[in-house]
Amino acid sequence: MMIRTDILQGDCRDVLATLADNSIDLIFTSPPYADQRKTTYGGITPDRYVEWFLPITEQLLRVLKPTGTFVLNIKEKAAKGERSTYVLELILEMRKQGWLWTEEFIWHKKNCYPGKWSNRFRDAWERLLQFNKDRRFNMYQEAVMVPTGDWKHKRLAKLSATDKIRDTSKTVSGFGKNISHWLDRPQAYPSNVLHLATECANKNHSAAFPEALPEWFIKLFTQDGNTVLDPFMGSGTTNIVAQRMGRNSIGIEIQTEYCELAKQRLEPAAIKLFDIKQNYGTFTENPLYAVH
Amino acid sequence: MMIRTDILQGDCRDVLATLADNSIDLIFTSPPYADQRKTTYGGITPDRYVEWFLPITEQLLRVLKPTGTFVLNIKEKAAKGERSTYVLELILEMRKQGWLWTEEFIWHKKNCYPGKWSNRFRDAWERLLQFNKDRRFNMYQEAVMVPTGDWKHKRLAKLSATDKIRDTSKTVSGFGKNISHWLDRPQAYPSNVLHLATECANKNHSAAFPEALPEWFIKLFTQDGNTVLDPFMGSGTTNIVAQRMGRNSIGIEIQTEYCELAKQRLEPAAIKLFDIKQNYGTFTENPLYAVH
DNA sequence: GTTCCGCATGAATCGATAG
DNA sequence: ACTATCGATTCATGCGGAA
Repeated sequence: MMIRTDILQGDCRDVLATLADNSIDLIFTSPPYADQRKTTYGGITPDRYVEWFLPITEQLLRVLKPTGTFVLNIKEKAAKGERSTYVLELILEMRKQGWLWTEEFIWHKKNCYPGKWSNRFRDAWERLLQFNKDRRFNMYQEAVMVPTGDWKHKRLAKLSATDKIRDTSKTVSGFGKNISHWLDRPQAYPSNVLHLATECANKNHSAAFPEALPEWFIKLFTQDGNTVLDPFMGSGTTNIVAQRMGRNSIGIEIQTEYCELAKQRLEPAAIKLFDIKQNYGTFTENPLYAVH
Repeated sequence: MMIRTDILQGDCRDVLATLADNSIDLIFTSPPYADQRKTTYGGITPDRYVEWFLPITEQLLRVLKPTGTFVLNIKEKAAKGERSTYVLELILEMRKQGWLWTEEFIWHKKNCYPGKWSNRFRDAWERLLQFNKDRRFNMYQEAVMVPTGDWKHKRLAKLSATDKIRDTSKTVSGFGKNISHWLDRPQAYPSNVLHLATECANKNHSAAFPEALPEWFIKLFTQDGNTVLDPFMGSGTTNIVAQRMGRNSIGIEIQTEYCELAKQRLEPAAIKLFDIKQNYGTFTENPLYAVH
């Protein structure tokens, strides 16, 4: 099967207008948060964030299939002792546009940013807001099943001490590292809490979120040959994962450097794709349990 | 030290009016959720929830000390495929009343009720919204410090295999089970995610939350002799924990049966209090790591 | 081949200082 | 008064090199 991965350079407010109606199965994106990443993006202030974002969500509503899903990764910052309210306001305004606010998943960050302040602790979670166009949307729940805690306790004795120490319950949507450990396991459905580590600067690029995050939602909301869109592509993590999983994808990014980086990261993956598909069928079927 | 625990029967909209201004150090409560517990407060529908709740938060703002904190445990239900938005609207409206929305903690429920629906997974988390009257409020962060992950990796080899399997990082505010494992440990500040088990129905009353939940916030936001208020007392979990920890408390409950139940639960606890204080000093100093 | 240790690095936040 | 910049504080992760 031929997989398309289109990297479109430009402001997503313009580029989205060129996409066809009802053509996308999943939108997964992490827009620049208010007052954050000022060096790479303009740095939208919290009080103007909703006004800036709503024209974009209007386009997203147009290009999404009625059976499709929009997953928005976002977290409001704290300033002067208070959390900003723009995410709350955004949800309310998007509903006025016609979006259904289906669910709020929590990304519980294992390794959140350190810090200590007199009035608050470290922020260890982000929102993954699920929006839909229609109450009837595609959801492939079996694709994200996880090993049960019961199985874990029985089999874990066979693993190395390091594996044991690092292990946590998978029924709360944590993800194991080695596929060999999770074969033929009894499975359970996960919950709406994802317990993942952020990807630090261990590689030569730093992504805003770990690959496991788009991976989980791509498995849950799309099938082979479907199309995934990320209107704030960044270094292309969503598209790379989509390509590996046999999904078409579109990535929109305003910065040319990030577009180049994404293309570099995509090409070797495209070559690997066929090897993986031929030799390790389970990899694409259950990529969360494979070592990347 | 003499600890007062006042159980006040009545509608909190009336009873709160009898409390003095600026007299409460911590308000911790879990109000009836919209469309839940229909018998108690007449079954508040989601669309009228904010309007019903705002007069109560106005009273709470009045009785809270300027240095005090209000922690609201709440989670919106899903109906007709969507999450209700009344919690979001409530936050926005409370800010208009003068509340500061300081933080949103997440209670990640370890063993929530299993379930699966065609369009969503188990809801494994609830909100713990922190509101304050003033940017400068009392917070005793050292009282809730937890073992570091580093300590875990270095020392865990000495523990039994079962202990290893059960262990997870405590700095993301999970709670250990056996205090003996955590003596002389290096400590770190927790995060804003609380990873607690829901309390099983092994007692003859069903509480909305486990004791560890009010316990953590009472430790964090109050000191000995301070006063804790729960305007939706239910079976009195908040007051029982407050009493055990040497805090005065006030519980307001509209149902006489719950008031009676709370009184029954409180009396034996009052007797035990002195035993505990005399014999197990570490219990009150660090009750989260004790088996209840 | 393992295991262990060192080390850099994050969607952070506050208060103080400077323009 | 209001915004912009800076230093101080803090810790899980995973890579690479050493034992």
